[in-house]
Amino acid sequence: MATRRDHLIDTALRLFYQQGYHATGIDRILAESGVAKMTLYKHFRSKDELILAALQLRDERFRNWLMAEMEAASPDPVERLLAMFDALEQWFLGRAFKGLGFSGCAFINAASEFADQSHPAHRLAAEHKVRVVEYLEKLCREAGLTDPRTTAEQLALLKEGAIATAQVRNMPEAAQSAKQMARVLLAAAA
Amino acid sequence: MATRRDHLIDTALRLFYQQGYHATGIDRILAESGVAKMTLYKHFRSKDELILAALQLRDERFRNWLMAEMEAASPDPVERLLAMFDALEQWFLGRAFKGLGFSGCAFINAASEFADQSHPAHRLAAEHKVRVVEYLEKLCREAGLTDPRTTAEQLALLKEGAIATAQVRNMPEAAQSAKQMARVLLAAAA
DNA sequence: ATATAAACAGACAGGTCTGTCTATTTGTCA
DNA sequence: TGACAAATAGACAGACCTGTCTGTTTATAT
Repeated sequence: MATRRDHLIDTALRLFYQQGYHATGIDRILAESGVAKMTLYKHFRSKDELILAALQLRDERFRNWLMAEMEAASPDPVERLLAMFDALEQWFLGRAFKGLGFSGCAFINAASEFADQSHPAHRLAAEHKVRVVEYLEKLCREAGLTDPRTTAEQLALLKEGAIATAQVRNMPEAAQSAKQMARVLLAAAA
Repeated sequence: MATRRDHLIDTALRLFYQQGYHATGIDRILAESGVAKMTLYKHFRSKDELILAALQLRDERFRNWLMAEMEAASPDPVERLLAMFDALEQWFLGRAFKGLGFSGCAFINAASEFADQSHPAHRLAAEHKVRVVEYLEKLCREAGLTDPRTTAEQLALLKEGAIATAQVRNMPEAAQSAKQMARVLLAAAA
């Protein structure tokens, strides 16, 4: 086990993701992690700071996972872009993050619970999405597309649509639907 | 003014939408609506029932608004489908629902806060999304598309992606980005 | 072994939450 | 005017919330 602090963030991330940020109480996190309350408040000033730490961990883990999946699929940038949707499908089916299941996107959820655009959690969510689209843009540029920025934004929008559809309607097949659309768009953008 | 009950639901919908379901307390709804607590519990068994009533109202208002916008745009079914994204843009800019602003999709938000698929609020959210896609499918069929079901699902996915992008990243222009993608897909589906 | 830091359990304060109750006022209709 | 229904204010219970505090135990490191 890593440090007490890491264990706390890990448990918090799991519960916040599965149950929501407001719906998850500090006491529950402490009970499930086996950490004392004073230890929490030694490492974090408040519950909000713990939420931010959990989101930062999620950003790191999610992007590392996604990039690894895409890069393992093929050396070709276009194939890598399309592989994103296969990775999403695995995620939707609960096969991506051990012990987490699929409860939508932690960042869409955060932006929804912390609606104010200037709330730190909402800003973290926006930053996460920007980082993902920047990675997609890099691949679009490697693929020699004429407008990598626009195509990356399109693919990112497809990703968000697939996530929301999979979560609300319980439709993991949204990933392949989005992949099919991505194929058409990539063909048109070549 | 309509009945006390309607006024209560209307205020609840506004606060739930702007601040979230868990984050909004009963007392706040009562204070802003000027209704007594016992009146609430005469009409609804619990806060959860009030949430469901608010979501039902939202479903009705949102679909009526969307269909009216699309049908006012043109008599042509394909044009109507494309007009959905112009309507979304107005919504994202806060010009659609008087006094509400834009805080994402009330149903995506609900599905996120009530993650359990069997929770009544989550089910209502899924039903809302299905009703929208059924309307899109009707238009796709009127347009004589070869696979109206698939195209309707694709357009619905674009809609969800635009909503999530507009909310998390504060990017109302996601609507036009999605419209451009819809054009390509509709051309390929003719 | 001993000093120092970290984590522990658990009580506590002060606030908020939902939901219930009583007693009073308002509104409506005949 | 008088009767009946609806809505009112406000107190209350019981649970939960975040965050603080005290005193004790456990690790670590020299």
